Amino acid sequence: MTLESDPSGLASDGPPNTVDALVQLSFLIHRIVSAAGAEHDLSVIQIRLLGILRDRQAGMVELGRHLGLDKSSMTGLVGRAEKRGLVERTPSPYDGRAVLVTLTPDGRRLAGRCADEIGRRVNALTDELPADGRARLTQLAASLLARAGGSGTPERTS
Amino acid sequence: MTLESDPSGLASDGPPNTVDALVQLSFLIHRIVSAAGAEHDLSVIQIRLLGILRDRQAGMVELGRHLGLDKSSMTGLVGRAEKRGLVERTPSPYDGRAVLVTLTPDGRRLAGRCADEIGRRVNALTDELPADGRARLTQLAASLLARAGGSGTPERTS
DNA sequence: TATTGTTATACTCTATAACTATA
DNA sequence: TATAGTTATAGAGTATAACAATA
Repeated sequence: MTLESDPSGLASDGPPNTVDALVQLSFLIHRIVSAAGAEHDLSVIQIRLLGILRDRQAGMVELGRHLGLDKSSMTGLVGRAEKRGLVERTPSPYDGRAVLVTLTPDGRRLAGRCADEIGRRVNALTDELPADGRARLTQLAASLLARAGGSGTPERTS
Repeated sequence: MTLESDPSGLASDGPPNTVDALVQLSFLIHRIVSAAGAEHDLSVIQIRLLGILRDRQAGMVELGRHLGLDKSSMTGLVGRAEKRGLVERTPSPYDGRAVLVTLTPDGRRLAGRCADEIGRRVNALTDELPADGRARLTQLAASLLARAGGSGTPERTS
């Protein structure tokens, strides 16, 4: 996505239904994340990759599971990040077939800066909500995430 | 995205902050939309294209503005949809340079079925929220959309 | 045999630059 | 000159299938 003006829609008139509101909100947030990443030449999927690696090392298959991608897709994704010096592949000491992907110091710095930028932009969006509205929104979102994700991978964005 | 199990993250422990909750929720909804579209061989961007065209005709530049894409990207996007018989290009009667992109009956049917599928899946996610929580969520999302989008393009998803 | 990872291949999606045709 | 659209080109991101090496 290349972010522009238009966004949302649906906001213009009347009380929207829940589905539209959530889908449009998801597009809006996606644009925000994409634009924040673009400042550092990071795509959304690269942001997510770095975000996962902030808290753990992982092999290619595991990363693919977290991101919902085939292992063959991971090869290119990790390869491009590695070429930029953001991550490293090291042979796993436990499994001769496996590789451990790790954030480099540069990658960690960039992930942090990008997360900060996302935080700034999302906060700018929400900071005019009344405090209780904001808290309620957070709580409702968390409740949907719990319902869907349950077990999920913490994937830091802030 | 190829949807899988993992999703969300962040849901697992503690009271998350607003930024994480919104970003993770946006990823979750994105996965849902993507999975719903995949049932009809539609990508998220194709879903959005059809969604816009349900309510209007538009030229390539205008569509690009709505979707945040360059006009040159639109050529391929619309071309692929046209090849599948989902949209049509007709020369604009008002402007010899311009083209009007229109949904075909097949495209309209598919857009409808896809929107239904999205609705089912998002509703399945939210239907265990208490009624007032659901209403509040909708209202809060709409308020963020209004703040960000203002003018925006209604882009139907349901 | 099953799993980890890569390669080969093909397709979608996207942007930039250069171009045509019309306004 | 400016705008609408396409083409050429390049690159990211994705999947499937086939493969090698290890478990």
